[in-house]
Amino acid sequence: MSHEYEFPRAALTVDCVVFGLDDEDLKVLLIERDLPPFEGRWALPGGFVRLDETLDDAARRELCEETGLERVYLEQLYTFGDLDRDPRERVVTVAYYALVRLSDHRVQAATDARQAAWFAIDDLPRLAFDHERILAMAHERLRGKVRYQPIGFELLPPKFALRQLQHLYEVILDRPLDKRNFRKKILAMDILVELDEVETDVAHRAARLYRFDKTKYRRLTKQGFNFEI
Amino acid sequence: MSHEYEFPRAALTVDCVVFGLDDEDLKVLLIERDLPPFEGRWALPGGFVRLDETLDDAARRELCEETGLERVYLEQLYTFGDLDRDPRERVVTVAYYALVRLSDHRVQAATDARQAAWFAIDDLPRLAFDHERILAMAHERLRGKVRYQPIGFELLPPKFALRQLQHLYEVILDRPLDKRNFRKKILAMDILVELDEVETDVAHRAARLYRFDKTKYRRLTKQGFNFEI
DNA sequence: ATCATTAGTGTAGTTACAACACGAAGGGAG
DNA sequence: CTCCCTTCGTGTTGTAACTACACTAATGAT
Repeated sequence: MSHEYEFPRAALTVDCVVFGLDDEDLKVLLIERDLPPFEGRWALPGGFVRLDETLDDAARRELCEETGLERVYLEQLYTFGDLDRDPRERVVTVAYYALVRLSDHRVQAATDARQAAWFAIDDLPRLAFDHERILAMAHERLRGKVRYQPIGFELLPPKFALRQLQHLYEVILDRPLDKRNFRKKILAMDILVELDEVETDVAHRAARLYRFDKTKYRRLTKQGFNFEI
Repeated sequence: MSHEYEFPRAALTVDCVVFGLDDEDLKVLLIERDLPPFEGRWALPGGFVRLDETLDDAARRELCEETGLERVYLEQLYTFGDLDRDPRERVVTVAYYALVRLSDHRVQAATDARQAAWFAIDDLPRLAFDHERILAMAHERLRGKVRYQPIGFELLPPKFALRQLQHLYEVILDRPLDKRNFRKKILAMDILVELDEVETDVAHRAARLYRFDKTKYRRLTKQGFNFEI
């Protein structure tokens, strides 16, 4: 079945920059393309938007199809519409970025992808299309956003030690933070709940675990509270 | 001539939220639609993206065609792709916001528009499509952005008094600012040049005029300087 | 028992911020 | 010319927030 229009139309796609965090680095999820163009190259997961789904839905669907990830934090980033982004024809892509807990999710390649894999953000392969530009913008946005909104929790397990949280900020902001000042500040925000649990399986003194309290956070947000780190 | 595709495609448009500032209010430029759907309703200027122009180019072209505005500050806002935005068919729109000096630009209606007019931001008519939502997001973005980036100068004439600048911040942030503190802060940023001129045609003591120094601003930006108000 | 590693805590100096009032300049009205 | 009205332009002080910084306690590994 074919579809006719009076004027030519651009193809519309979504692409996702998926960030994850492990004990060392900030990582990004890429897929190896199994189809031309750029067959064999690494690229951001993504694909065509269908007419019966919103842009957000399309992003979630493609992410699930190509990497198996579901229920992640997802936010629109920017729309890229340069004329020569895709060698085949005019393609406009709505880019998203996602934050996932690496521990939670097992990643698997699927549709249109030979494999999916995590790459450290400062050790990336060459990417297909203009995906390097998209990824750079996503990284910048994450750095900017994490400073005044506590979205970083999306990258941590539900229960975490303050050291892990500090490490997250240090990795994303790419600068060291003072332990005592960091603790003071983050605890003063009153968005963490101290749990009656400590870390296990660590070869040293175990740290107290905390969880992020979304309810408190939302209440404070409404009061115009400032979460700057 | 008609165009055929294997899969159905959404139509792609751009819409612009144009902000202007006069002596009282923050204003928005709207056009009265001359065609269905929503004929006779006020709407954001915008239209279809052609295949031989980037999204930014499309936004500038539509803005010029429908309102006569050229060479304005323009920045992508967000892309809206809900299923029922347009009663005719699936239309995805890339929204932009623009800042213009009201004094500089004479506005005139043109293509597809009966007329173009400025509306105070808190005295708006009902709008076509989901344009109220787009406008609300643009307003929020402007408020957020003006606090840490000196984009507000785009709304002022090239030479301005500090009172005008303060008034701009007060209107956008919707709260009064202390005159002395404001002056101290903005002058300490070292992005303004004091001119050897004063206001004319005012019925009271004339204020010293300043201009924004883009070069200084860019130099400081590279040094990671903070422009928070 | 000792060692290695990380947890957890307080203070003092410095800087940034908010609050606040008045004399001087200049145009307009009489 | 004088008076009046409006806006310009300027400093200080108390308070809150930020930075820099070092040691003891806990725990697992050897």
